[in-house]
Amino acid sequence: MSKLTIKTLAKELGLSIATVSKALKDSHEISSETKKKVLAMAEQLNYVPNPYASSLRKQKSKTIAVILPEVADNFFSLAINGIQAVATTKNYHVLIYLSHESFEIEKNAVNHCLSGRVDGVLISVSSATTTASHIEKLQNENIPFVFFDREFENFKAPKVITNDYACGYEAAKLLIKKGCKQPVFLSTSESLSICSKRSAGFAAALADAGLTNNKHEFVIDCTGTQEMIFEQLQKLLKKNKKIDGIVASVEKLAMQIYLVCLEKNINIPDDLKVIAFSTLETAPILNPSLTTITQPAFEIGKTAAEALFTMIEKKKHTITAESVTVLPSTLIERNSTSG
Amino acid sequence: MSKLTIKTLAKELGLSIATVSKALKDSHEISSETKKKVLAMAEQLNYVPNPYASSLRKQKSKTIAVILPEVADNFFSLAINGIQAVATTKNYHVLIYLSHESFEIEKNAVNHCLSGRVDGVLISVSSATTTASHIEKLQNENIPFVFFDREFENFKAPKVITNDYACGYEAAKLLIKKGCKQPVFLSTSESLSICSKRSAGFAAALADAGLTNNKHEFVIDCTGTQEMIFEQLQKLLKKNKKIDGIVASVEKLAMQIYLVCLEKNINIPDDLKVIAFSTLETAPILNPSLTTITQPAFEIGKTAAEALFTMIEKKKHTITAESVTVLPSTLIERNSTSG
DNA sequence: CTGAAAGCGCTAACAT
DNA sequence: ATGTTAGCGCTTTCAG
Repeated sequence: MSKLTIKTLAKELGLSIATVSKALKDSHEISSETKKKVLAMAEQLNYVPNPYASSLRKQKSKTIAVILPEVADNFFSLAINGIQAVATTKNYHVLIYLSHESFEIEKNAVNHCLSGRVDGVLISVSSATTTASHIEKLQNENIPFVFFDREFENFKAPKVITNDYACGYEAAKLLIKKGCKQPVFLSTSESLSICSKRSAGFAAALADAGLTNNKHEFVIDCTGTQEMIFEQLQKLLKKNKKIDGIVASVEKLAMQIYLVCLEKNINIPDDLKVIAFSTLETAPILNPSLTTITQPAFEIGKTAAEALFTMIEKKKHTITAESVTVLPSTLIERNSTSG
Repeated sequence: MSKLTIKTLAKELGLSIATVSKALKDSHEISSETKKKVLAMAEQLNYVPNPYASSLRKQKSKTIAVILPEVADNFFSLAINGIQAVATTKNYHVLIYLSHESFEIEKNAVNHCLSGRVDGVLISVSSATTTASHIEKLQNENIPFVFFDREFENFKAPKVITNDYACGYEAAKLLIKKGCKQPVFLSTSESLSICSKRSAGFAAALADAGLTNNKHEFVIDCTGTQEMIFEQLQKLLKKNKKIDGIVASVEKLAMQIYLVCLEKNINIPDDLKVIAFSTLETAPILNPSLTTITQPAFEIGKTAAEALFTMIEKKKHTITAESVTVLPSTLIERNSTSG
C-alpha cells in the first residue's frame, strides 16, 4: 500500500505539509529553492498524491464518465479514441460504462455519476432507452453532460450528432437512382433518435420519388442478438422477394445481411443493393465492397469531449441552441450498390 | 452539486451519522426497523454516497484500471467486454487507459495506478514497451495486476494468454500443406511477446518442413500507421515475387494485405495465401473470406479480470506457476488459403 | 442497538 | 515564505 503520504514527505524534508503541498503545485508563495527540494524528494521517493483525498477536498474528480451501449463496435471505439484524446490533454481520467443496450444498466451507470464521482458525463443512449428521467437527474444535480450520436430529440441539452435525416434521404436516393423499386430501411429501434431520423429521411426520399404508394412496409425493425437478426432477415427476404435494396441503419445489421445473402445465394448488388451506416474499416474489402455512410466517429467523440470540458471549466452549463453540433457523414459508393 | 451527505440524511431522520452509515450497509448491529426507515429516506432523497470519501477512508477504490494499446481493435474491444462483465458483477468501476502503442503513455498510465486510485490493474503492453520497470513499481507497491494477451516473457506475474507458439506453428503448417514454398510471417514488433512467440512457432514449422534453407527472410517487421504498413507491404511484394503465403500477426496487417492485393491485382489465394491472427467479425464475408486464427478475446478478458479479483479479494498476491492461464485459439480455414 | 469521535490524505484559509 | 488548522464525507472503533 502506498504508505507514502504528504506527511512523511514533509517530515523527511523538515517542512510543514502545507508548504510541501503548495510546493508540489508550484504555488507562487513558495521559494523556488524549497520547491526544488520538495520536487526532488518527491521524485526520489516516487511520491504520488492520493487522488481521493484531493477529490474529496476539492470536490472534483478529474474524471469523466462515458456511457455507451457497446465498445465492440467501430463507431463507438473510434468515438472513445476521440474522447480519450482530449481527456488526456486535460489530464483527465476516463471511466467507461457499457449499457449493452439495456436501460436498466444505463440508468445504473448514470446513477453512479450522481455521487460526485465524475466531473462530467458523455452519453450515447441505449436502444432500450425511451425516457430521459435518469438524465434529468444529472441536470438537476448540475453535472455537465453531453450527448454524442444517440441523443434525445426534444431534450434540451448539448449534443454532438451527425446529419442523420439527410443521410437517410441520400441513401434512399442512391438506391432509387440505381433502379431499386422496393428499397427498405432496416432499423434497430425506432425509439432511437438516429434510427428514426435516418428512416424519416429515407421515407421522405421514397415519397418524393413516388415510391410509397405500393404499400410495402419500408421501415423494418430488426433487433436482438446477431443470430436473431440473421433469422429475421432470412424470413424477410424469403417472404418479400421484391425487396431489391436495403439500408442498414447500423453496422452490425450489414454483417448479417451479407451472411444471409451468402447463404441464400442472393447476389449483391444484382439481386439486392446494400448501403450501411458504418465506419467499418473492412468495407472496401468485403465481397462485394460495401457502400457506406461513414460517420466522423473520432471527430464526434472529440467534439463532444471538448464541449464537455468547456462546460466543466466554465462552470456554467448554459444550454443554448448552439449547443447542438452537427458533423456531417459522407456517403461512399462501392460495389454493393453498383449496376 | 450533491449537497446531500450522510449528515443531512441523519439530521432528517433524527439519527446519528454512525447509525445511518451502518444502516446503509445493512450492519447487523442496527435494528431492522431503523434500517428500513433509513433506506426509505435515502431512496426518497435519492442519496448517493460520496465514493471518494469512502475510498479515502477505506483505502480502496472499487475501481480497476485497464491499460491497453487500443480500443478500436476487435480483439481488445472484446476483451474489454469480458473485463466489464466481471467488473459489473463485482460492482467495480473500470478506468480505461489507451497507450496507443507508446511506452511513455503506458508508463504514465501505470504511474496513475500507483496512487491508490485503483485496486488492481489489467495490462496488455504496448509494442514499444521493452522494459518492465514501470510494472515492477506496481509489484513493489503491492498492487495486484494481471497481464492479458501481451505480456512479458520471463517476468513472473499472473497472465492470461493464448497458445501463440502453437498457432504460429499451425499457421505455417497449413500454408505449407497448401503448397506454399516461401511463406512469410508479418510481425508488428518482435519485442512483443505475442509476435515473437507466433513467429517462433512459424519458423519452427518451416524448419521442420525443410523450408528454411532457401535463405529468404521469413519474419518481417511491419510497423507504423496504416499508410506506412501499406507501403511496406507494397514494396515487399514487389521486391520478392516468390512470396506465396503470409501470416499476419495482428488484425490490422490483414486489412492492409488485402488492400495491397486489391491494388496490385494479386489474387488471393491463387497468388498469395493469407492467414491472420484476428477476431474480425467480417472475416467470413471478405473477398475472399479470410482464414483466421481466432483468439478467445472475451474469455481472455474475463479470465484475466477474474484472476485479478481473486487477488484483490484474497489480499495475497502470491505468484505461482498456475498464475499463467493459456486459452487456446482456433484456426478457422476459409477461402484465403484454399487451393 | 445507537452515538461520539477520531481520522483517511489532502487543500486552503488564515495566521505567523 | 512557511506553518497551523479546519474540514471534505465517510467508516469504524469504542462507549454508552
